[in-house]
Amino acid sequence: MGESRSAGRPRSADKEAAILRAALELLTSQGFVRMTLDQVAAAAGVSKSTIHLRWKSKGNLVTAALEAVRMAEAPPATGDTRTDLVAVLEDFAATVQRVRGMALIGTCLAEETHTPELIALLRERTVLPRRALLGELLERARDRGEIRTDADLEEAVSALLGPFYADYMAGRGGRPAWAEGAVDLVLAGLRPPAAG
Amino acid sequence: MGESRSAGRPRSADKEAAILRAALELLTSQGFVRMTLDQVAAAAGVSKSTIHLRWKSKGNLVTAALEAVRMAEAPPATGDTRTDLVAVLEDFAATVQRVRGMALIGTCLAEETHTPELIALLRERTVLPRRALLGELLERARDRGEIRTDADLEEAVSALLGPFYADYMAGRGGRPAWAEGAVDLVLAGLRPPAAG
Amino acid sequence: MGESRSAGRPRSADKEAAILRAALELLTSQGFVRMTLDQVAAAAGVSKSTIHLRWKSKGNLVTAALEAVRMAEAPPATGDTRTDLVAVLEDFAATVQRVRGMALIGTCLAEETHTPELIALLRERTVLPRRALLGELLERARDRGEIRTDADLEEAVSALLGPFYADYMAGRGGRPAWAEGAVDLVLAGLRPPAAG
Amino acid sequence: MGESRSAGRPRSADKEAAILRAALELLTSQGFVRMTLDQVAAAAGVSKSTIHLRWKSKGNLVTAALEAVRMAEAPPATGDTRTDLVAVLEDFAATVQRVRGMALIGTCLAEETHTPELIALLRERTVLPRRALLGELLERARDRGEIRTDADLEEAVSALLGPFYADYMAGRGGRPAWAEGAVDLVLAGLRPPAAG
DNA sequence: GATGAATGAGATTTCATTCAT
DNA sequence: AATGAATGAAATCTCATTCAT
Repeated sequence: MGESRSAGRPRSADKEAAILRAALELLTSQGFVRMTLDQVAAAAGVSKSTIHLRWKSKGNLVTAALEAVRMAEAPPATGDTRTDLVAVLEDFAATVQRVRGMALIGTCLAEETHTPELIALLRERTVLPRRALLGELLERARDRGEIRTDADLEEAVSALLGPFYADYMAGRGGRPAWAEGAVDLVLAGLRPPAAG
Repeated sequence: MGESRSAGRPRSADKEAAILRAALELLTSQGFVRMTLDQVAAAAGVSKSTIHLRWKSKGNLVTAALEAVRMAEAPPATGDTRTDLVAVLEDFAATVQRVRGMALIGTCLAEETHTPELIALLRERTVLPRRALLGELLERARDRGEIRTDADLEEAVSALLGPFYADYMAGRGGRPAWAEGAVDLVLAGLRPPAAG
Repeated sequence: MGESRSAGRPRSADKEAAILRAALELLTSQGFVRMTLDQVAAAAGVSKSTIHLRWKSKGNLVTAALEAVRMAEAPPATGDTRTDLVAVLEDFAATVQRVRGMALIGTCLAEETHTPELIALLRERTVLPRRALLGELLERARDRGEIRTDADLEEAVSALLGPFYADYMAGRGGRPAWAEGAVDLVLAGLRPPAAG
Repeated sequence: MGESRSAGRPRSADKEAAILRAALELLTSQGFVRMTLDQVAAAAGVSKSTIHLRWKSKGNLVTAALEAVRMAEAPPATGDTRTDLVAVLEDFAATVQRVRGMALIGTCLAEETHTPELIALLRERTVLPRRALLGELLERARDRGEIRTDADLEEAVSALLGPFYADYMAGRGGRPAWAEGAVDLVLAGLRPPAAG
């Protein structure tokens, strides 16, 4: 006795992980409303009740699944501004493509009215960390005098990432060299005035 | 004789318009799957059957509603590149905000697997026309020597529009002066090399 | 003036006939409940309202359609009892097969609770006339001393027609020579006792 | 350990039986298309979903209900051919009357195009077993020399059962002594030629 | 803890019938 | 007379959630 774990059989951590994985996968492929708990249960190899045992509602489950989403490891920095910015942007694009990220983003946007947690989580776990990464690289570049000292770095970050979304909306997603193009434009646009 | 009207009671154009309006409104606020024909019927003040009389399925109705979506009149051009580009971008942002456009875009993205027509229509009716507008302004600027002759104008268009999406994703939607910032960056980044 | 026909455009007799024909056809192929007025209207080349203009309800229409059903012309009698009985039975079987009669009979039986007129009409227009025909032939045979004077002729008629139904129910419909078999059995069974 | 029952709450056998009973009852009284799952659920005292849990569709349910239909125990044989044949026929007629069998048969016939399983099941479960019973009795009679050795026994079975259907179609269903009449006719018709 | 049964609240779609032209 | 529009009342099937074992 004297043990502190709660009584009874402990919940299987494996099942929990399988459920979350299945939920995220289905959230992406089906969207929030189309995704059914039956599908999740079948994909995770558990019963529907097992899901409800851990999360009170479908919304809670999906929120939990999104909480598990995280920006992957940042690509290693080389010290060269252009190279490093391009690397982060390409990693971003590759990730979005790999996990059908635009569908996931779409679902979160579509549900913003009903379940604002979704887009909030996506922001917190993926968007903002990546922006921070880009921001740091730009800050370093500014400190080195590669870009103007009065540049609005947040605005610059949006200028780096934005073309990806705009391309996708135009049906030009996956355009080669988009990252180089974006980085070059931003660096050129923010180049400090030639010293006098 | 000489009758050209078809026989029987004519279809009410009012009802048709009301249905399409209600469908678009609900598509935006609820998303495709959550939106129900009951809601549409109630909002339009018609019976569900009246909807089915005109469109065979929910998908058809939504497609028709999106077909009615159209980029509004372009803002009048002044001839000044910066002013005109900013005007188009601000009109774009205002429209998106007014019709809760990001939710609509989200729905279309989320449904891309099940109903690819949605995002396709959105592209055709709103995204591409606006890109064409921006492209023409940039072309004019290039002809005037305001931007480099070798600039990739499509890429530039994405650079103009992109920050709007990136800001929204970062939770910075509606940032003041975003349009000016985007235009200035692009114009600066594409400025022709100083003649020497 | 002075004319007795009611005022206004007279109803088209062609349309009326086309509707009844289509209704009977669909009643047979779909059954009463599955048959829709839309189908009837389309098949008859008229509008649904034109149907309602003439018959108050679906039941009325179907009843009218069944009223038009009639046993075809009786095959000409040769005077030979066996030959004539067989001819009537084979004509019966051929008719049933031609118009998918068992499906029609099935519908009328199935609807007996809701619309007893259907089976009643079928009886009156097809079953009873044919039975009368067979009855007359048997009567003639009895008068000639070919069958017993105390034979119950109605019972004999059922014995002639019955095997057709029983075969169908057993999945043996269309068995060759069924009519000869039935006639021979009845004639043998009812043969008068050999005179002393 | 050693547990053989499957996990979870066991499916209620009572409910299952009640649903099937209600379905058969309603199939008979309403016909296939008119019968609704709401009616079945209400009559069985379960929710509609409980029905769908067990049978994927209305068609499946009805098929299952018909599969449960079975010819009742055969009446005990006395050894006397006439008595035993009459007993089987009267049991047949009583059963049909008790369960409003002609309506059920009508539904199955009417649905033959859309759901051929129905009439097939009826054949397999009720028609053919009873025919087999009658066939055996006739075979025994033939072996005893009570009927001709060259008699077609299947044809004879149809001659025994057929009058029931023919009577019903003529509106003479339930005619007293129909069974005796049919048996006597068949036995007389098939009597072996007097030995010389 | 885990499972499968059971359910109530819809959602889409169909259809006989009534209205307006 | 004839047509097409409009409708109300279902009917089948789905799904998140709760119960019983």
